Amino acid sequence: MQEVAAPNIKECANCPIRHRAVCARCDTEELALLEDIKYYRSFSAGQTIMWSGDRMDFVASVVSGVASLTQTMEDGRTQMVGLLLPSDFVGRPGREIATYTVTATSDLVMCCFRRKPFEQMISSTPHVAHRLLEMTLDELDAAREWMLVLGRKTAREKIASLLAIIARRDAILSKHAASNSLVFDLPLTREAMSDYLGLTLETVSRQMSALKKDGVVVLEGKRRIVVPNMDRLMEEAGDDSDGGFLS
Amino acid sequence: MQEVAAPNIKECANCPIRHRAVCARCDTEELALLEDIKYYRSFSAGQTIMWSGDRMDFVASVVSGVASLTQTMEDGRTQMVGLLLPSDFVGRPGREIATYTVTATSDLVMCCFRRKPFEQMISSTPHVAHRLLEMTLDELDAAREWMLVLGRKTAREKIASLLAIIARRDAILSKHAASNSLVFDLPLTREAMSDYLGLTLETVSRQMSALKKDGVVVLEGKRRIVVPNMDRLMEEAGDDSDGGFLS
DNA sequence: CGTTGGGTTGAAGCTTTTCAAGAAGTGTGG
DNA sequence: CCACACTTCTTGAAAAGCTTCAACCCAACG
Repeated sequence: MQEVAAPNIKECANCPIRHRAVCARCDTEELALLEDIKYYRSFSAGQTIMWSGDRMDFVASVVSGVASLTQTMEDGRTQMVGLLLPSDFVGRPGREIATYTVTATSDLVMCCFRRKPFEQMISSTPHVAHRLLEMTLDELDAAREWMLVLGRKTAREKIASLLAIIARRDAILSKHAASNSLVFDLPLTREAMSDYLGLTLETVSRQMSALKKDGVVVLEGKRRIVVPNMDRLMEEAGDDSDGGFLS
Repeated sequence: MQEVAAPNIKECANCPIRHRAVCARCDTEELALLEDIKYYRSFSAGQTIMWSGDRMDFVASVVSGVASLTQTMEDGRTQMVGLLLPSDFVGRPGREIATYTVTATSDLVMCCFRRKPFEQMISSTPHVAHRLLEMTLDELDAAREWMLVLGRKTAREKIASLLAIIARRDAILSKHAASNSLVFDLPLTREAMSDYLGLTLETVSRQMSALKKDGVVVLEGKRRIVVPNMDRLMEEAGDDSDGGFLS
């Protein structure tokens, strides 16, 4: 459980998330300001990046890998409240103390900004503030979508919804767009899935088996998923089929 | 189901939500700009303000009353994804089509801004944009808190959580702060509560009765709630007792 | 004074959880 | 290179919690 060495990225210009992250709208000059206050950190799968209640001296963008935000009750029940993919933003300007526990779900690289100077940039450069507003509104929409999943969907629909979300993101990143079938690796353990879905890990396992038995997905090993028919998966998720799957 | 007459507010200076809403940070000059693009609308309890998928020509602040955002699946299952109280903001700058159905849960007054000019203000006046970012971040926190409720709490804890949230807001607004006991009116029907909590209305009713039987709350009629001991209610909600109840 | 909308309560049924055992894959040291 | 431990995942059986279906209450209102 120790931090692994920083990766070989330095220049914002070459950054894989340059055009989707909080810096997306920055011009050359603003980017130079960000370069001054940024540094990279890497984490290995399973590592906790920050505990709820910790002092937080930075905010950050996910560069590669997957991280999760979780909340835990005293008796140990935990709920994932955010799944952070490349370009997603972590931390809240103006807040010193972390509200959620942040965990690296896979190996992870983050681009961190020292908090104080970043907060100043929020005030002084409208491009950063505006992009952050846009991203926060997107996250709020995602959270609300997830509230429907948590509150009203069956276990089977929940699993299908999660797989659909991950498949969709993967399709966007790797541009398999043309085909109706997809292959991807689950970046989550069964336990992480259960924490996301408000289920037990046994129920997750059972429903995964059921979807496999019914031919909705094919499992190659425990982590690799093949979706032969995306429309079918969307149907199982209870969404109106294809609801803008590549938008 | 028709719109009732607009109320007798005109001046931002006298507005009850002047210091909490999206306009909170505006100076006199900015306020004058807002006055130009604003108009009031009133709705009666139960009225739908906007359907998911409708074209949306305004954004708005709740001035008084309670509204809700809901999502509905094709088969009719519905989940409330937002409870909008006075000063809360409705609508998304940059979005033409409503994502959620907005309903007046009680009689309601809204301060509406024409969307296009409001979007221009977002770009041109940092005070509005900054306040909107802050409010959106708060809403995101609230949504995540609610994800824990939906995903991991029992029916009894869900009810207690909802009552605690409403009690807390009421305490802030009406400044009963000193006392540990509280009285308030539920602004929600049993059905609205069930939509919020991801339960059936029968379960809501049963758990309300159970909390009453156990002395956690006293019901005066169907809507008026007395909470003799706020700490007790927080315990029932499964939160660490009093987690900053008046912050 | 009957109708209507909101609320309560009961009984049966179904989904998900809980508890428990075991299988499959991964890594370590002898 | 195999044995052993360890983690992750799967599956079964029983139990719990919530939903479903149904009946009924009550206050408001035309």
